[in-house]
Amino acid sequence: MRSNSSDSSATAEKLDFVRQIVAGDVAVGKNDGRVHTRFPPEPNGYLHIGHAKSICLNFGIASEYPRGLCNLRFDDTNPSREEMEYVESIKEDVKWLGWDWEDRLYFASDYFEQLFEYAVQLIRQGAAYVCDLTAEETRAYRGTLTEPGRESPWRNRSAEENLDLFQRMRNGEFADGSRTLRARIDMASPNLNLRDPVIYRIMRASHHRTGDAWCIYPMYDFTHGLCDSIEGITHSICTLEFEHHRPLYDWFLEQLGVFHPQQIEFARLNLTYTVMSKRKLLQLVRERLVDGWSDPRMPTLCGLRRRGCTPRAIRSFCGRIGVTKYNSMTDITLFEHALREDLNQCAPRVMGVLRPLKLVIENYPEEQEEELTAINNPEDEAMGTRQLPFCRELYIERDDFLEDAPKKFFRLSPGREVRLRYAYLVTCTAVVKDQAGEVVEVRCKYDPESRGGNAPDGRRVKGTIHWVSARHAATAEVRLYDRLFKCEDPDRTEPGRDFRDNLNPNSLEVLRECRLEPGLREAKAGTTYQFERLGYFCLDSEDAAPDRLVFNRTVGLRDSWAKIANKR
RNA sequence: UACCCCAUGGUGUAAUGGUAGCACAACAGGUUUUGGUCCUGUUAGUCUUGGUUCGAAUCCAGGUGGGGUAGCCA
Repeated sequence: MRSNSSDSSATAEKLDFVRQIVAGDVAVGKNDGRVHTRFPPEPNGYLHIGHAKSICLNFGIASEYPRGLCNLRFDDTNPSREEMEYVESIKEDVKWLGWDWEDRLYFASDYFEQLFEYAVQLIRQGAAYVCDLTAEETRAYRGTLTEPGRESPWRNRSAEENLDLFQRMRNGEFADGSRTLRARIDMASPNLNLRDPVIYRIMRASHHRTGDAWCIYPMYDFTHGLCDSIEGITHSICTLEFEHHRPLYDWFLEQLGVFHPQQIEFARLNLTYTVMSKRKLLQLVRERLVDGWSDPRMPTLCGLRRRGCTPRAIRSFCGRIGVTKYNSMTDITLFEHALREDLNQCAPRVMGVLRPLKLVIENYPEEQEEELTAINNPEDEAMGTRQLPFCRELYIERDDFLEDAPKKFFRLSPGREVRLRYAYLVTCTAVVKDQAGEVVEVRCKYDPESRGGNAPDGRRVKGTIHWVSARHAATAEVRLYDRLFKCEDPDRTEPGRDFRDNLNPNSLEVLRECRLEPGLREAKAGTTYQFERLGYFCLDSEDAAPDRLVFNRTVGLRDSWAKIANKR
């Protein structure tokens, strides 16, 4: 197993508890020293950042051992809610994250025949029986959290009768839901999972892979461990809610005497200012509270991708959050940090003006144009330079001009001098206002000796602002995304309200008259750019067209001026 | 009011019987042609009560708090 990057998360010294278990097993030669994990999604929804944690754990651990392997296996035992569309999107997302299952793509449905044989074996051993109770009756017989259950009247059928009935279930002789195959364990167990759990149900639903070949489908608990066993999985890593299922996981493997992988549970990822449950994400999509699964505000991998997040940043994040059994809430700022850290390293720098304010250089000749050299990435000299057109009329950011500026405001203001990045020093000489008193134009004079931005006499100019040539600029729509929810824990609500009441009404701001440096007309999809002094942006993969520039803000730059300004 | 799991600065995580460390966040300063990056510093923690021990975040017992479990879902 290989990651196609070198940033594998685990360091040699500090292993999380899962990696410690794996390392300990390898050290004592358990499983002949093999390390084999799997990522087992159900194809009934889109992957999100929480899945990325699991993916990076499973594929990551495998990648840390010379002969380590990780399978991609779809847990497709419930045809009523699974679809091929999800299979494809999940494969795409895992690949995008940078992991490779090589030739080990599996489906639980690949094993249906073998699973059936295992069930037959259990019946022969007296460890499973066909039960005629209805769903409601089964529930009633199960008991409650505080009271033991009662044994089904069908619990003591002979193996012969059970075998016959189970075969006839498969043959389609019985109605949906009329019978089940159940494990014969202990109706009084304090662990409800052990109260004779259902292992096969009758369900006439067309399966996305097996079609109508089956009308009985195995349940998760029975299927999962046996699939792990068949594939020779050594460490079956899953989330905490399966902890109570482990005794059952072990029970099936012991009853059948097959290879016994070890199930290890860890805490799933929770992030502030978002929700992670499939149900809630689906609700946001269905109720059109977001623009589909790939809405850049969604924590889905397709949403993060569309937003401009890099797989490297996501992997780096997954490497820092740790793996424990503690039910934590990770601060979204840690993700934003990982994102900025990666983007700072790789994002090409460009200039773009989001809220344009015209700036006219009065002493710059009307017809004159020139090209100025700009650095593409100060963090990476190999990325080279580019030429920027410059002329008499420019656009600057509205926020970079203030008529009555406080002392600590280092930008443009009447009488003050600033540097136009990579261009010239300019001094504001006048402003033009409309009838409403709004500043609509700034007038300046420039110092012709300061080409490139350096003062000939060495005078200090504190402020540097970005700009674009009015004559050459490309017009674009820019979508400023913010956190989807307005509070850290959207699920924490007053009675009678739910997470939807905590949606951030300002999570999207659309700016339609942005002006970008001309080179951005050829912006590449899949590249995230840094708009200098503003943040990271990428071309929208769904709404941009050759004649229509649409950019999404991935994340803003840290903004210490905003902090100062907010304090005032 | 059953059973299971968990508890270290604001957040996330190390320390596996021997100096409580790292990252994020926050705050302060330095460098800077991005108020970015980078660098330096500051604030701040072992849930509680007992016990074992020369020594406890770590082991034991009780308490408190949080999470999970009653699908023919996964």
